[in-house]
Amino acid sequence: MEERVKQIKQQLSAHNYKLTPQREATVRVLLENEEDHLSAEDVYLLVKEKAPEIGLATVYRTLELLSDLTIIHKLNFGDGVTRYEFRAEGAEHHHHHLICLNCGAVDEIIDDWLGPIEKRVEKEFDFQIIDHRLTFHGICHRCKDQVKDPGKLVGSKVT
Amino acid sequence: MEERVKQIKQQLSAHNYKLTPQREATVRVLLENEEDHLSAEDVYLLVKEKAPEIGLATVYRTLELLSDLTIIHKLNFGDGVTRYEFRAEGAEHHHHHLICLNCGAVDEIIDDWLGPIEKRVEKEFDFQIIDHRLTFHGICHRCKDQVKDPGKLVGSKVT
DNA sequence: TTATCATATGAGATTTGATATCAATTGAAT
DNA sequence: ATTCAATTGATATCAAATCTCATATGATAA
Ligand SMILES: [Zn+2]
Ligand SMILES: [Zn+2]
Ligand SMILES: [Zn+2]
Ligand SMILES: [Zn+2]
Repeated sequence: MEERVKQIKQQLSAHNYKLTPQREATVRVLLENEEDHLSAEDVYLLVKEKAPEIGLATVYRTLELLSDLTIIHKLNFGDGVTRYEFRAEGAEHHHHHLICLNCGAVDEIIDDWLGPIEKRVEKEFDFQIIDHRLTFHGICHRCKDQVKDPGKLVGSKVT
Repeated sequence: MEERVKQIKQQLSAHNYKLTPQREATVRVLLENEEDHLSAEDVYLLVKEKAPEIGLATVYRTLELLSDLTIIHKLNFGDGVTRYEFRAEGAEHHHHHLICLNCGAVDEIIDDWLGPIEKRVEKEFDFQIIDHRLTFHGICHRCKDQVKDPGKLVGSKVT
């Protein structure tokens, strides 16, 4: 933890940014909830618990800054709010997500399974891939028993 | 064209909805721009050209309705606006998109290349897939010559 | 035709996520 | 201590989307 805060501090100063108390509080919240996919509002509420004087705008600015430096990653699951998570260190691409349409849980596929498909895209479409996004929407293993008609769940969801 | 309007009219009445003039105008705009990925605002402006009296709320309501009936598909490319496109007839899953980070063009991979990966997801994660979203972000073949440092393009983009 | 009634519509208000503005504060470097 | 740019917090603003509600429409029955 202290380790990673220090590392982030270095990444910031390498770009002439300081790790202010507000930024540090925000970073710590992100680290403490690394397994989740928090929205800006989520982060704001959690940061306020330890640093009540912080403003919402500062949280947004900090998230944007960490995003610019590719320390964290902005995600959009189509539910109207941007979410944030740490980038796996050294990971070139983003991992994949499994979103349950019944309970909303977000599980992850850490490995990158798209290698062969990316090769094909670059070749057949002459398209130079920088990043990708792969999300599966469906019923998670925890919900599979209580959902009878999955077809009803798709409807007007944004994908 | 008339063919497809009639077909949609039937799909609507099968669910006790009428193809009102406003809905028909909206459907025709979607059909006439099938190759694009229009936002609600785009649709609104185009519909207004032929039916100036239409209200924005009606366009939103119509798009939502067509979405509910899975006649069209709601898309989210992370740029803050929801986009709409016709669902390929009979297509269970949605096709894939190539989004150019330089010019914003959206190209399509019509075939579904995810079959093997989906099998793996269902097996390894016990996750029942209903739909998926696969988007590649990068440099399209039209832009590849004018972009020198693609790394700079990723930054804080939402994915 | 006229009355009835559920459905659909348009204008505008409201909500919500996110960004911009700007005066005040901080803090590093003289 | 002085300076000066970076940062912050409160608030205004913006845009997308939804909600409200009075009115309009259109099918049906008398
Ligand atoms: Zn679930
Ligand atoms: Zn994730
Ligand atoms: Zn391009
Ligand atoms: Zn498409």
